[in-house]
Amino acid sequence: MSQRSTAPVSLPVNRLIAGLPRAERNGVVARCEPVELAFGEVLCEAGEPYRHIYFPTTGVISLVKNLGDHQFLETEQIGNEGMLGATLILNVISAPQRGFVHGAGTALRMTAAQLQSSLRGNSALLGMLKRYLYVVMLKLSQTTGCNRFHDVGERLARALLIADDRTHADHFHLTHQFLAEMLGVQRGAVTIAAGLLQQQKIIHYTRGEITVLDRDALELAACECYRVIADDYERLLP
Amino acid sequence: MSQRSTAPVSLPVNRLIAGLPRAERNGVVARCEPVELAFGEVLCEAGEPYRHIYFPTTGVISLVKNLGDHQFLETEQIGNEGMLGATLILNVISAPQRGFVHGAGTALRMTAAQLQSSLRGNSALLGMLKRYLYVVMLKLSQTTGCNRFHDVGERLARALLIADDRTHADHFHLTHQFLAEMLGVQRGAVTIAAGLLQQQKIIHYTRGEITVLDRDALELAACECYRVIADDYERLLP
DNA sequence: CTAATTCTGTGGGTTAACGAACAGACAATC
DNA sequence: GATTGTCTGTTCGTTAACCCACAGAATTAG
Repeated sequence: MSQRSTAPVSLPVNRLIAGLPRAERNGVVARCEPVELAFGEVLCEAGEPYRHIYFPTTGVISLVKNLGDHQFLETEQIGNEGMLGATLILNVISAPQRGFVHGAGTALRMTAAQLQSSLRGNSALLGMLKRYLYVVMLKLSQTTGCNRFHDVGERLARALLIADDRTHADHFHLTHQFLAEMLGVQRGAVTIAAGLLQQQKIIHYTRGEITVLDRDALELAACECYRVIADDYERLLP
Repeated sequence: MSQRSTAPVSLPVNRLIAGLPRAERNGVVARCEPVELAFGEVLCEAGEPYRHIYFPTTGVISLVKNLGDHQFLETEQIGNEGMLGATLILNVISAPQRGFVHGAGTALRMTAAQLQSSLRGNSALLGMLKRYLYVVMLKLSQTTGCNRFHDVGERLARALLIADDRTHADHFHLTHQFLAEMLGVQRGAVTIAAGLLQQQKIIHYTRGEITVLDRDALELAACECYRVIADDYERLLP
């Protein structure tokens, strides 16, 4: 069984920032503005310049790719382990995808210009963002294969694990409909897959309120992609 | 109808290098060593440091992701529009995936250390590689959705267009088996999809020798992902 | 020339997921 | 308390692709 639910609750900090040396960390935090993220709020639009970049502390941001014909697919989920706007270090000012708040909470934010000035003379921050961007790339290519080869059940379990990680709680709000859109499958398929997980007492849910009962079993039900990506992250951003 | 087959053959140069200002370009080329790429040669292995980085001129390199259980999936194809090893600008010395030669030809190569020294004082090169890396990320997230939503026929057509671009010839060698592995589908599915394209006189093939007869029709048969990615490239790396 | 190998065509049975619809259960609102 | 909206369970026909297997054709090797 996982220890997480009994361990002390981690402080609402962003791990990328927390990993910086104290002096540089203070410099970054000083430039940031704490904000509330409201569910559904759109933080960036595909192809448009970032208004702000965000370091979530308790909120969760979803990046979704528009594939025409009203089809959307979540390509990335950003919690306190990451940031929105890392591609700015590639000198590209526009966002690659739409990003919206999918779990309400808090974040630190700054403008693109403030990030640029934070990066000057802060090589630790730049190094951190470079490694983070590399992890994002690894994640994208893993997901490419995951979407191709793994079935709805495995991918649902993986999505729930990620949600669990991001929200730092074994309980969160996600309807079948919402999960279906994240995974790019139809709602009925999620109902069936989630029903199986519930039968096995791995999760419990009613009307969007999902509780993870047995995290280890959930990891077994998920495809290996979850572990691969989690390991990549730990390896490159310890 | 496409003009490409009647237009003058483009010189065997790498477009990333060709896009640099003359002085910086000469500096980069001076550090490079021209090499032949032999079919099947493995140029980098997932997780291991790059021995060299490559700027293909006429050769084509394939990046494949291992998804366990002997399942592989091509995540990227690199021709003279790109390079192998761009992630080095993120200070990560190991390659994210296996890379092997999939179309024999020529390339310019240098060691990782030589690239680092080329980058010092060559801001045009760094800027170019940053934009290239951004395009690669866009491509990965597009492919994520493509693998999820588009059928074998569309994805086959897209793969053929890419092969056509990369080889700069309307004729190249790819067996059904090989295409199946690239697309992550079974061989029979490729035979059926390719047979349809041949019936429509869009392509012609015998025993792996594929000729594109009607490139415009091939674009119509492909999913929009081909065009989206081609446009991203042109927009960011003109 | 013969044998072996590679490439392609094709078959049939199986499965996961689609698309679309409907009904019941619960929640919110007034 | 009645109405409306949301969430979930379930159905049924359809489809794309799977898995596996075999056969013919073309090419290469002995």
